[in-house]
Amino acid sequence: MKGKSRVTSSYGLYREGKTTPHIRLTIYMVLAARRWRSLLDEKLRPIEQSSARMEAMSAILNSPPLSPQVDIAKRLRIEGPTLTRMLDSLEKDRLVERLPDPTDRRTKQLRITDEGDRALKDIFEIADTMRARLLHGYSDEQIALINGFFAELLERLDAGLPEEE
Amino acid sequence: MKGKSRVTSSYGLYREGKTTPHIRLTIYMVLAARRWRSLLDEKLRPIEQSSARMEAMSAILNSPPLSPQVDIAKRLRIEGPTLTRMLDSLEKDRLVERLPDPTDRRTKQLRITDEGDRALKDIFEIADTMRARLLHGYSDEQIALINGFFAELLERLDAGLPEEE
DNA sequence: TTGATACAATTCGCAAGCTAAGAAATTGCT
DNA sequence: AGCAATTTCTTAGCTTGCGAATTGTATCAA
Repeated sequence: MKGKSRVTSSYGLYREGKTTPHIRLTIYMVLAARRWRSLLDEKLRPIEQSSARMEAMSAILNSPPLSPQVDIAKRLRIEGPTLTRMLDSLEKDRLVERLPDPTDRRTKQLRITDEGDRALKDIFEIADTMRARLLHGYSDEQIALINGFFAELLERLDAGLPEEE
Repeated sequence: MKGKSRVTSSYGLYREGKTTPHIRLTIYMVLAARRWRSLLDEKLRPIEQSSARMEAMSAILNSPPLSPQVDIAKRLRIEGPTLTRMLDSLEKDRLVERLPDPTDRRTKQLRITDEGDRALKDIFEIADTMRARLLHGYSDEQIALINGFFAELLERLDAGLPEEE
């Protein structure tokens, strides 16, 4: 690693079984998210739900009422087709409704049904318990600090990680 | 929220379009990881690679030589069948080899081939650039702080989020 | 030694992510 | 007005995650 490059080349480091803090951060982030979701899926399976279903319904609930699908997909950072299939499934179970938009016939407005509402309540009860176990012992200030960091990361990622900033 | 419960019920909060720092943390973690991987996949697609392939090969490289599959799966926090299929694909492309273990015929030892080594070099070059853009401006101390937090989270998750600690 | 149990890897099929391509409707330019 | 470009959603098929069940091997207790 000569010259003025500031990019850490992970290749040589991996070969030596070593990593930098920067490399570890992206690895930890991916592993923690994967493990969190798999554990959540495990606990939600007995009530026939999943983390992806929870996320989709939560996004609808958290968005302005009757939001179009494209907004929900953006919020979830998933692509349109992924949401389409998820909504097919949720609608089949009568947890979500797709309503025609009177002003734009391309779009469909999304709404959580009463049954979806009840399902969400059960889901959140399980998720809340797990989240408390995951984060117990951390102060609101510590959590807020991490959140600030994540918010910045997400902003950069949403911008597509441009070269300069 | 009366009584002595310390579990934040996210349900009512979601209904109001509000969230707590604790809730946001798990959401941000999942979204940032998803977006990071999708962006990485996008940049790796031109060289016919992916984040999952990078992770699998990195895990093999970072593990003691000739580690069995079960160790690699644990390190990646994925299940056996997921790794089996990934290795089928990597082996077909001659990037990884499965060798018989002379002392235990159940297991297979994993090795990165020379061709895999060259592929990893190209992959890391792309990943390194993206990681630098993601994290530029953060000091090693700040990154280390976040890493410490993640390490603790991962430890709790690996333990299955037990009730007491 | 044998028989039960545990463990490693695989096969199968489902869930949830993606891209590419296409249909239907809207928007916007001239 | 009309035509091109854009937007929204869907369909089809791939990748990568999962659990359940299977096969083959190792281990351990009697």
